[in-house]
Amino acid sequence: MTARSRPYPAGQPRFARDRAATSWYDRCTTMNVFNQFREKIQAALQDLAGRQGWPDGLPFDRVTVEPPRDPSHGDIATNAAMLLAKPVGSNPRAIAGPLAEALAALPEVAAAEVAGPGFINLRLAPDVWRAEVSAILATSTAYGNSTLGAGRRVNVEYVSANPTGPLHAAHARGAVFGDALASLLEKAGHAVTREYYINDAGAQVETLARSAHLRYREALGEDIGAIPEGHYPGEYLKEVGQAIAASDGDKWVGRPETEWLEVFRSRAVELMVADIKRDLLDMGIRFDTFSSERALVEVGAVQRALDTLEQRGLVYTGVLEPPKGKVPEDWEPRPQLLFKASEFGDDVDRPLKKSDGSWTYFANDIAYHLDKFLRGSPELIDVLGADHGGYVKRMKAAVTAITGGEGSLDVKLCQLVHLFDGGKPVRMSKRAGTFVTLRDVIDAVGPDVVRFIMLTRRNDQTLDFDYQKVREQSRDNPVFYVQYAHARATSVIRHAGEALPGRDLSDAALAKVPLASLTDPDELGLIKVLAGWPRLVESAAEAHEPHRVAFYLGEVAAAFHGLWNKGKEEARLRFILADDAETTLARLALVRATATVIASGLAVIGVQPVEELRE
RNA sequence: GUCCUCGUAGCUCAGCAGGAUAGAGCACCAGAUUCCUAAUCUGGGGGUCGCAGGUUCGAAUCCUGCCGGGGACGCCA
Repeated sequence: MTARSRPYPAGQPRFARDRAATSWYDRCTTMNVFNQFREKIQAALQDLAGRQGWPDGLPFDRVTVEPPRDPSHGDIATNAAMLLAKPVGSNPRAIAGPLAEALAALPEVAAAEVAGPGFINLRLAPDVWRAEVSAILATSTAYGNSTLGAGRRVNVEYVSANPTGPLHAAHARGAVFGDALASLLEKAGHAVTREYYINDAGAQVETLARSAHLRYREALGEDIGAIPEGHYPGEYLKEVGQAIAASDGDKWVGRPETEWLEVFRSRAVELMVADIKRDLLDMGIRFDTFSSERALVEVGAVQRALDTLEQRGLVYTGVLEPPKGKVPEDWEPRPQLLFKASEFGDDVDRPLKKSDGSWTYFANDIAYHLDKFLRGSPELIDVLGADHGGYVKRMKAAVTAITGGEGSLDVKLCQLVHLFDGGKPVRMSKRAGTFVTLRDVIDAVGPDVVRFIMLTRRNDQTLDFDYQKVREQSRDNPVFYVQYAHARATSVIRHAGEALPGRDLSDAALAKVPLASLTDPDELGLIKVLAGWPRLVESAAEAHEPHRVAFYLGEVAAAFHGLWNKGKEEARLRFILADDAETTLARLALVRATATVIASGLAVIGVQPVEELRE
């Protein structure tokens, strides 16, 4: 598990569809098994409505088609009868009966029955499922691609760490989450911009400049002693000091700060950003756009954004109430420039200018979000640390206000990562300079492990990351479990090459193999899990929840390993049967389909599927 | 004090666009195990989905209020 991960290739089909007033289902043109049957059910309902004289305007678009939780209920369940009972003026069972009858007549349907409060459970003909195996092999890792996004542009901003030092372990989560979300949205048919916001305008980068100047003097041989309070102590700044010393010599020694601050700020930021980019690249994360806060301010974007708000009457000068509870010691009532955030759902109005007359971070951020919108993305997503929770309402309010309601913002908050080493917590202190860098983590376990593990929890749950555990080769380690399934599948194909010499075992060939011998419930069960991939892509993309991909891959792996284990007990169920080439080929098609779906899912997460797992 | 977020099995966590008897792994208990790739496998017990209301044919899921953990709360970013 060492190879570089790569982002999912772009190039999904893009459709310009009107999304207004259409349901989730109807925005989606992709024909996975469930969407196909939804159309068939709707057609049957139209037909039934005509024959039974139902009223017009029935909510057929609210009909859902989904796999039942309990597999013994069948393959597909629909709520149509329960949903229509009221508007039709009948009871669910009276509707369900004829509908089930109509559906049972379809060649793809093996059985249809009414159950529970009025569900219709469909059991599909095995050939419907078998055809899905061929479809997977024919589409390869593009299987699961959807047109749900209809080519709509989405801007995903993530990481955006301050350029005042190297990325540390905590940044890994937002980095992986954002990147996987971006890939997921691409797979679901969106046009995605991956963006990093460089906070190079505040007081922090001036501290960085001063700290770099100290290191610069140190590099020229001066004894600077202990790093004074108010400076960054990190060793990483020595390189910056040395670089400037090498290029500029001693020209900035003994000069007033006003002369060198600007130079040191931009040089230091430049070097820090280069560092950050390199770390990210080593995790396979690359951005389309790096936006500079300073540049935005310098071209007057902040002023322009606030002018826009002012024209809409959303800016005024006023005095804020002191915050309840913990009041800052130096609090004093003061008139300041405020944005009417409270008109857009925020609790209070928010300041736009600091006491020294410069813009607040929030003011700059308004301009920045407007900039993202004006560059063509009506849908904005910010991936932030959970400590920014208090910032969400005001930023959403600002986006609504500044875009005149045409832009939308979703903020995904990532909770903390707790590092452990063999069960012992790894203590980190920024002040003492003992924080663990992202580089440390990558060097220790590799990018693929970092990426996968970061998605084994919902983004809003804290996550434990144990150096030892994530490298274990056991069932407990989800990275291993999924990778092993893929490696195992590859191994089967390798063995099959020996058992069936001269046979074409390429995916293209396997896609055309007859599959009628796939009859075991566990074989069909595995196919059903695989056939759920397109549906999962769509729901995970819609919810902006890439962790679902990681959990889904665990299910695929479990179903595959289960089948494998069954072959241990019953030799007839092994993938390779020396005396039965046809069954073997059908099973190899299933094995390759499994590997393909795993690879397709890992591509979203940005993890390279491995061919074998030998150490 | 206000806002955000989480609360599901002993533990760690899933739970899909609201669906039927709420799931997985670990741990625990009972069995199997010279196996196509080795990093075991099969079965079993375990739950007032924090509490109380509401919406709905139907709620772990949506809404409101409490309780508990975490986070945030002008001039940090």
